[in-house]
Amino acid sequence: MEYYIPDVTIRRLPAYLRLLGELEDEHAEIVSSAEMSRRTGFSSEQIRKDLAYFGAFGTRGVGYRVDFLQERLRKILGLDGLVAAALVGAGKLGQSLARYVQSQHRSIRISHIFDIDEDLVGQTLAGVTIMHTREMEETVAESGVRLAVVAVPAPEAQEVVDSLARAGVRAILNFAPVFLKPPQGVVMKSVDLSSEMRSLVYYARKCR
Amino acid sequence: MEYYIPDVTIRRLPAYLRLLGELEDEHAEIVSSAEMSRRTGFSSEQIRKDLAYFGAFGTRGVGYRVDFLQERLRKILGLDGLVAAALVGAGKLGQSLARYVQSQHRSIRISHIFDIDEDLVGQTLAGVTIMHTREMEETVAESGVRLAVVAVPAPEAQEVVDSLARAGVRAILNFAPVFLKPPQGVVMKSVDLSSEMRSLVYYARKCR
DNA sequence: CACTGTGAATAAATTCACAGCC
DNA sequence: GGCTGTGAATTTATTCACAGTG
Repeated sequence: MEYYIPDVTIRRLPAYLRLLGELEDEHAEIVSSAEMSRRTGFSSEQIRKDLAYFGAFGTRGVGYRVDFLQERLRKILGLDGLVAAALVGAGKLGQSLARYVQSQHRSIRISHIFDIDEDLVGQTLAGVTIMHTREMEETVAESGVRLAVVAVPAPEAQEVVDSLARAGVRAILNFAPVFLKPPQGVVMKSVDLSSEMRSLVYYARKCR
Repeated sequence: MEYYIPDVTIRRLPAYLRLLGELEDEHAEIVSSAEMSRRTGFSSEQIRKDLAYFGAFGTRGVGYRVDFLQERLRKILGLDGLVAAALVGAGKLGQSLARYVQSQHRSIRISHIFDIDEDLVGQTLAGVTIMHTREMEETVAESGVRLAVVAVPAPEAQEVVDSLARAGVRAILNFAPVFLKPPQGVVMKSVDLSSEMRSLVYYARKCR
């Protein structure tokens, strides 16, 4: 058991969890780090090292029990119970995200949706009634939600993020294509398809 | 000018380009690495080092010319002309992606869309007529497209990626939540919202 | 003088290599 | 014998610190 675990390790855990799901479907009971390496593309040493941060989960000479490792990783990530998440922005992207999260994640639930557009307020999206953004800070603070997805236009994003931080949110997945100052104590991950596409153009054009 | 440029550097270039766009809108003519650092969150040394891989673009004691640096970065990334990209998978996600790319990127154009569903073939999406996936390999090879976006169900993704590689595609943005073996000579970047969300749950729950 | 460009120093991440154990 | 867990070695990335220059 370690104190500080590097972010690169945390970001690989969901991949391991996905693999364990596949292995479970195949009724595999035991898996070695070599097999996990073959299937994920990560090196076996890296996988062993990542897992060892949290304890000794495997059996020397044998491997890792699929069900046990799955359970431990779920617990480590906080996916063993039900996690509530707020969604801010119910435009086209927000709507897609709401439906996607609700359908794909057994343990993550969109509990609140906020938008600044009065026409959207009161409508239902993915089983949740859209509220006005002005109610966000108080509502989120009261409900104790710690995770949020931001899908608002770029100019509004910083304000939304700051407000979410004041409401007690600890982690934010941001889709606004803008540079945001992460508030103190908040972990933020931005997803920007434009940037991903653009960096790939570099490789697409490179002659080899 | 360097031979090999690390991927971390390439992936930061689109962020610099975005900032330069903002600066252009503000009619800034010159920008220093310190100012760029303040606005992007990357350290100024890192920015200078990244840019210096490609040559000496700045003026000592002054800074970088916004328009010149923008032009150079566009050129380096390959965004100075028009880049064609193929989209495979015209389901819900594919449709959103097609519209998004066509509307957001001046220099990236979706030139071909493929799907395996006969009902979709012949329909128009974002100004492009959907073709059947069976025509993909030949069509892509003939057209010389080097960049592709894959938005097909997980079980089909590896086959699609391999086929694209044979057709000469060099860079792929993959949305299928599955482990893929990158074919020889192809740079692949996978976007998986589930994994992003799940790793954030870890931080949302952590007490600090 | 202010800011770039860059070697040198440091920190972080990965890989090696093997002891320890089932 | 085979595979985990882990220090040591290596590689990669970042930061420092300053010489060079308009």
